[in-house]
Amino acid sequence: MKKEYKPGEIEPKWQKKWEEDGLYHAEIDPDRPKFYALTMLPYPSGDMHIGHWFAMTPSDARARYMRMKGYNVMFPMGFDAFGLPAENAAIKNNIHPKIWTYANIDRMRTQMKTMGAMFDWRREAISADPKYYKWTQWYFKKLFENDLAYRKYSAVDWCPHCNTTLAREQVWGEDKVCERCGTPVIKKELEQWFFKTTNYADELINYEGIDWPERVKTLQTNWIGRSEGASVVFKTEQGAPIEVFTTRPDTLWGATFMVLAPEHPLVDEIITDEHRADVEHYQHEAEGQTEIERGAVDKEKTGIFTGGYAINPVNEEKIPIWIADYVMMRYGTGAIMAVPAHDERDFAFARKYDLEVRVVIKPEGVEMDGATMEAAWPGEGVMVNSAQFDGTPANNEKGRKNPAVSKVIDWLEEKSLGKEDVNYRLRDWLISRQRYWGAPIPMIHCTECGVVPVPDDQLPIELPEDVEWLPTGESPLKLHPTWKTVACPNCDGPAERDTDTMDTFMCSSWYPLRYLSPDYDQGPFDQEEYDYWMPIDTYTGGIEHANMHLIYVRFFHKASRDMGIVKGPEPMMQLRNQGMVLGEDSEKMSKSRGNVIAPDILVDKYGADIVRGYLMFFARWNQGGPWDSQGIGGVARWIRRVWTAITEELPGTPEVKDEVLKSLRRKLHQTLKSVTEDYESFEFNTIVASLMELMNEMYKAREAGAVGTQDWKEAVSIYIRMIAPIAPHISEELWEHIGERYSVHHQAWPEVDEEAVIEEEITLVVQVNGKLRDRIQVPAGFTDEEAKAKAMESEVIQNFLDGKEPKKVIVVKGRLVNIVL
RNA sequence: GCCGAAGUGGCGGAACUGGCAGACGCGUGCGACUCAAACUCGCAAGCCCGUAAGGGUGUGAGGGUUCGAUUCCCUCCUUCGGCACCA
Repeated sequence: MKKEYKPGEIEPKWQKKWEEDGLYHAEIDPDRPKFYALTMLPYPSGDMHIGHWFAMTPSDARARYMRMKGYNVMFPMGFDAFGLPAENAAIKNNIHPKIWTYANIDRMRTQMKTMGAMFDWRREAISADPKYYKWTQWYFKKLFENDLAYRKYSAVDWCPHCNTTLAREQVWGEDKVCERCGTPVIKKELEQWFFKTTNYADELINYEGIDWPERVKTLQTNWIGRSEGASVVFKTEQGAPIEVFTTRPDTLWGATFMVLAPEHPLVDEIITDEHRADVEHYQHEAEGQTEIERGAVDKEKTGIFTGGYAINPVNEEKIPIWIADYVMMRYGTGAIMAVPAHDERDFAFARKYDLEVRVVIKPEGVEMDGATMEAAWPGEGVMVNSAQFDGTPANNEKGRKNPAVSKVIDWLEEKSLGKEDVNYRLRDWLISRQRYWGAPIPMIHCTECGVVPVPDDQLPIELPEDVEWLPTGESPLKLHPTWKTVACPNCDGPAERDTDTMDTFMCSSWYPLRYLSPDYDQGPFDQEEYDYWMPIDTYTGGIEHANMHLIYVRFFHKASRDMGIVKGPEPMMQLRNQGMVLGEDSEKMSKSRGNVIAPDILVDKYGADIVRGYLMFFARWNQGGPWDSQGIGGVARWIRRVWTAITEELPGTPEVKDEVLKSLRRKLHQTLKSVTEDYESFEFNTIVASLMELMNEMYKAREAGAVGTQDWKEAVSIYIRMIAPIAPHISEELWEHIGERYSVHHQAWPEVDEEAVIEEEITLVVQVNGKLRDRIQVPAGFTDEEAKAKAMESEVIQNFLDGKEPKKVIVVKGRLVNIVL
């Protein structure tokens, strides 16, 4: 009797049953260890993409594995539903962002259900839902009340295409382009809301206790960019202080001029009348440049003398003050001491404008003259021309690890000329967005009282639905006739709402907490759920978020901890990144290239189990790679073979031999062992490979008459359980077929029989001078002496020996004998 | 320029802690089944020489350590990712 494998029938059947039975509901159970498995929530762009499947199905398989290992697993799913594409669709197709977004969510949820993942849909959270963003707004207020949110007027990054400001993290690359649309950003002077991420800079570069990929930690550390050094206060001739930050206080005696950023507030004070016109002209030019022009590294340095002088505090020397666009207002204090002998940039500048170059660090055995040297010397040496510090060695270490730096800092502090200091590349997080489809910032601007938070009982501040978009791109919230007009909660006078919305990264910074209790209305989450489920045990997602979401989410957790809302140092204990699925042409999939692979079509053709299996098999998960539509046939063949081996009877097989059963059982437990290890280490491609290998063995055993034996039954039972996380539907069907009780997904992960794993006979490799010459079958437990003797006996080896006596014989237990002549 | 990751058959990739390189799969070739094709099944295969037995060679390149290196060390090349006048 032949029963065909019909994924199109069994998959919907089991999905329906699982849903009816609430098989994947995650409930608090104090008697079982919990496991919070999380994968990054998608943006509801319209259709499920093969990339979503690649991210989600291995994560699902791992969550299922953890469940079989005895953990009470929660694996929730939701939607990061605010954001620009909805608004762009609104403008283009005249459809409201809310309607567009929710239609997409419905569609994607349906598509996702065909995946057969163990998502607990009762915990679904949608960030654009007022019952969700009420708490996003509540968090904003909390940060404001705790002095972690502030409003500042400054030059910010503006995307002219998206018509909104961006956070520093959302401006990418050398060309300074918008992360979303690739348009070069421009600078705009605006008053905007910021979160004080820089307060946590030091904590954010500490990854103690969390198992995150080195790659992500490096990216974050570089992004945060901590530099150790000193701040030193110079004075103008008139006595006004100019603070500078330097990583090389040991070169203070070599400072021959100062440079201020063109927009430095002190410039106006120090220019002499004689230079005023020129300086102002220069300032004006620098201002007119885009960030890209000004930031170009290979650009020739330009600057202009202000006419003013500063006094170097270490030696009371009078040095000229210049302004130059190579000094940036946004880093440090916007002013530097220039040490041309030991800094490349200062050197280039000094040579161009004929300024003094004075050597203060002399490398060993090299004569160096400031007037003639051809390049700056940033390396190690001994301090010279530096008064009492002459002779102090300076090495290549940073900060206090450099004895010269350390000694000078101590002295500066003693003399109150400066202090040890640290600077970061990280900027505070700009969260205001001049867009409609986001969570409104819950603040009111009152002419009398200033900025006033919206009282809690008035949250959420809902988005008005009757809005219109103008071609100017201005936010509909600003243009709405009544929405922004309110009474001040403080004085009841006329006031206006903040018409900006929050960066959607704000919504996704706390979403794991909303899954705990998506309908809870007494707070962002139910404390009882929090205490049981948090922290997140495994988080998976793409590496592209290393410097955005993954920094924000850690900042958010640490700030929330300090505000008494959450506990513990980190929100996510383990992080793993998947790679990207590329098109068959090895290019990034995109509609315009026409290389997009649609999961729906694959599911129709092969069924979800095969698609899942192939996604786990076709590439290393953490690397991804180009799609190969031929390759899926191999996985399809494997799954159908599994089906056939278990459901089909094989008439007329010989009587089975003991060795067949024994080696079947050995292979079974060896496979179980390696599959278990690979689930632990996220090596999904080798899980499938070793399961294929075992199936090949099982086929042979089947033909050798193994079916019906106890060993065969054990193999089938364990096999079904091993594929359950990868192929949840076929495994459920086969589990039922062999007469076991529903559900395979309630079964415990099988135990490895270590005895069965051991090989009885091993292949001894015999080498002569490190080259493979022979292989001998020997019983396991062979002693080294016996192995050596046996190897020497071999005819092949005797030929190679040619009567000579070996110099040395190396025996590696149970593996090889190497005869050295 | 700085920081990081990676280079293994025609392709995706495997190889535990220094011990049989190329598991598993795709593709390819040959064969079985079939009137035929598809499906399915079996066999072969890194490259070079050889009808074969066999030999040589081989994990980006060069060198080193070692009885033995894809694995450890040094130098270099290539590709990808991040940062970039960061003081």
